[in-house]
Amino acid sequence: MAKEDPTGGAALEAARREKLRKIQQLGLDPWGGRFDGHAPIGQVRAREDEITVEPVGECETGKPPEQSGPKVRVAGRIVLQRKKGKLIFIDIRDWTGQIQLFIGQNQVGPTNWELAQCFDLGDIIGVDGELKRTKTGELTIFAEDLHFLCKALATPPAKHHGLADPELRQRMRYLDLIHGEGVLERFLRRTQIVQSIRGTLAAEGFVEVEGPTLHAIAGGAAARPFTTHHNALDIMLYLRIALELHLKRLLVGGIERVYELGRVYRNEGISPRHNPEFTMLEVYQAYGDYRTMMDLTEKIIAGAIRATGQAPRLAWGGAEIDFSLPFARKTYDEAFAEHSGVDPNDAAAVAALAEEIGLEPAGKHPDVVKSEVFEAKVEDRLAGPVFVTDYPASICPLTKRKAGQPEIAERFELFIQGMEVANAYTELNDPDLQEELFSKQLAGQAEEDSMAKMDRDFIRALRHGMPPAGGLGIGIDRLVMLLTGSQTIREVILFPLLRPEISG
RNA sequence: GAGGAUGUAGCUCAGUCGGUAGAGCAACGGACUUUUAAUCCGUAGGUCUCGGGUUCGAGCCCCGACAUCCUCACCA
Repeated sequence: MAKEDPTGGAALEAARREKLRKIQQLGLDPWGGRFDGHAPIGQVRAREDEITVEPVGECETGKPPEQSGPKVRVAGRIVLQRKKGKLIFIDIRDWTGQIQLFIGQNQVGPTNWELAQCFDLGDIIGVDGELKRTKTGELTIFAEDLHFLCKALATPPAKHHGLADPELRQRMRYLDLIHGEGVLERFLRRTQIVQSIRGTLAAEGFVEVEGPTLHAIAGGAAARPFTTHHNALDIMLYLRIALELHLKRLLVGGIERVYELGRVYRNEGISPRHNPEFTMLEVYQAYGDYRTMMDLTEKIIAGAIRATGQAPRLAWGGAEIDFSLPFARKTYDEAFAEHSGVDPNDAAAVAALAEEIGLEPAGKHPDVVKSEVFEAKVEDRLAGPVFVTDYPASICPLTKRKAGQPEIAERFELFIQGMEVANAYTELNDPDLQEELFSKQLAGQAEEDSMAKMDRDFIRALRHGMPPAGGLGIGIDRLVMLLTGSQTIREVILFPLLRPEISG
């Protein structure tokens, strides 16, 4: 509804639309088009040493020394504008950097000068000019020709503050990327990390596959799934909560080194460390075991740190994490004793501690109680990086038991800053034992916490023989958090889940 | 799901004791050909998140709703 007097944002937009009209009157397209031959601003800045200063005489007062520099062409978004009479200084930015433009009325000619009057913050322009320095030494493109590439109708956020409201930053991530300090760099670094992981795995001979995201049975982890429906088949389906069971089918099928790096979905709470959809890496290696996976985990993480050009000691939220190899290793019982102060094999003492910290141990399997105490008392204190090994077998239904110690599972979890970053098993390949474990839910365990979901097809696959194997899962978002100094998962996910905006 | 905090101009934020809504940036008009968050003069811009209530009078107090953030729970 238009008001009689344009007010607020409407007035700002009206001013921009008026300039858009003027651009059209100049015979130019305010929405631009193909623009060839421009160089990334970062590369242009690197040509600074090509500028030559004429050594002729003293410079006259007020006049810069005669220089000549390379002719360059760039394109970018206007982020700052300083008008000074018949002269305009503009800072434009692309995804490699930012540079100043010098636009003088006498230097660019009447049409370009008219065009420059129509520039607003946020517009995208192209420039031809000569790379030189101003009197104050600022590297600057002295414009000779201007090209209009896109009008911004909406006003960008305050030029030096960017967006402060975390909701707006996530909802309008495009603005956050333009104006947020280090935001674009952080997401590009995420890409570097993911590329590095793929490179490490390729170098080790693994192949990447794409499993189904729609599952008839949501298996492979203990989590509540999202449900959906297929119309033609009229069946209920789940969005996958893990990659595990299909990758293991591929081990049966002879893909001996296989991984998937993709999205999984869990219908659970949202927190600084949880988003309902997140990126998971799962890797399976035939004829390996959990120790093989430990070495691989170290290679993957060390490679990712190298790829981001960082040293192995990283600052994170006031702490320093030392990623130097090898990472520390502790057994589950050692970590338990150290941080809870209770003997992990003394079930009564563990139960007493559970009672003390408000858990309700009565009627629960002792290993469930132990696991709950571990999560409550121990995990947060594992600054790491530390591999915690040898978990109670009863809480690991997809894991092979230790030879001669059936109560211990060949499993490790990698903890860093209290976060579980990786989880690996020597994979269980005994179909009879797997079937038994699928059907057994431990006493006191909530249904959604249990992996007791029978996947008959998976059992059938195991009956055809899955080679002994090591399997590894890495939470990519959390790893990226640690390698980018991000305290919340929302800083490393481009579009985290938000409630839909109420439409007015 | 529970508790706490927040919501004011396009953006960033003030707003005292309940008494006519404020600043900076952005915008508009003017001056300025080497500025660096340019400067200077002037103008305009508001459903104070929404809905009730108390009051002569509410941005402010009370109740409710919505959204976001934090902590906890669930989880990786």
